[in-house]
Amino acid sequence: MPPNRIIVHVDLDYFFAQIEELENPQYRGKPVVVGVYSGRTDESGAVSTANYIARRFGVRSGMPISWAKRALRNEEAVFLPVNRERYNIISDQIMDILRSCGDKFEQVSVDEAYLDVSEKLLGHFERAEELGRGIKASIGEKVGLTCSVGIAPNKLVAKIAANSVKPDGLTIVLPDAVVDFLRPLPVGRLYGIGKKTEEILTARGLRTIGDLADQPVDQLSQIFGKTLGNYFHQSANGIDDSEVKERGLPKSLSRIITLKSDTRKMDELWPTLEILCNDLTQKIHTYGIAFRIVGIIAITSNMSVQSRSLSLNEAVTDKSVLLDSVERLLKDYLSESRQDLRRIGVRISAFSPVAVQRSLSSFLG
DNA sequence: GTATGCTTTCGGC
DNA sequence: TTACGGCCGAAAGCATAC
Repeated sequence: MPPNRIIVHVDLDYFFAQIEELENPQYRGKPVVVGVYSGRTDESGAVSTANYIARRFGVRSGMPISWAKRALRNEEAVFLPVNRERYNIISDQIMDILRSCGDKFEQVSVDEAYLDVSEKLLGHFERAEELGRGIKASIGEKVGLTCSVGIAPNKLVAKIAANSVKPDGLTIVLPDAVVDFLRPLPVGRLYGIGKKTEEILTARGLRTIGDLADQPVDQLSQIFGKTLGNYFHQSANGIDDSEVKERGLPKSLSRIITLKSDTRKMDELWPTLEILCNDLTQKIHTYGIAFRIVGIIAITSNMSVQSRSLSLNEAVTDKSVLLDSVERLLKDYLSESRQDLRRIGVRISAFSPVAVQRSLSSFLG
């Protein structure tokens, strides 16, 4: 058994926009903004990713495209629609490279992954820099993209390390340096600490991870319960034993769409919902899974987001059950709300694998 | 008092 | 100030179970 675990976090830099730069060299040196266009008006939509040149002008993920256009009105900026199929192909190529770089591999999202290289490096952190450079060089040579890499004794610290220097960063946090690395950072950088928890901590004068680490574990347990209290205490002290593990089934699948015009009429919403349900049933068949929870997501004219969901008694694959559930949820929702909807979505979750079934005829045959 | 499960909301990219 | 996608997993809030 190696003396240390060595965990790598790889994060592709401004992924969508970087792919566009790679495939269209004439964009390089210009601000590049990739976004989702809803089709309502020419500019209606939101920014997915922007390159660092665009970010210098204040462009951010999630920003309305019209804002980004205004921020870049005096620049020769490039605005592009997302091409998810294309990005997924590149992502698969990169993930195949990364999978071969370590003993264990875990893809977190389209542009992020963890590697466990403990065995490969025999626990020797002295070889971490060479390995990190090697990973970056492989992706650079085979795909042409840059990434930011963090290497540390666990997933928690590796991810924070990768995020601390970007783009094109390589940050190594040795086991002895973990505590000093974490201490000055705000508590919100820890996994599991969101806005609410951060508020509770700040109210008690606990602003940095160091403040949290110095807190007696019993006191944290008193505030958050034993499980969370222990967990926060461990995280703040740089302790994380979670394993790098290839992910299985997705936890949820959803489809959401912006309506051509706002409405709260069932007969105007229904054709759209049927399309969303069709897409989802197709997806679950390709995954070979059944769902037990069905939900709808409604975004009203004033952009407020609401959702409703229900649990079925058992996991199913039927489109008819999905449609019936969605109909019931939407009717209930509409009876409670008077606002028109701008966007509407369907979400399914609580999956279980469907046993591969042989049809009766093939069984008999 | 804590764990678990269900539902809704949040937040990252 | 402007005005706005489509996903996903995690966080949060609550009720009930242990």
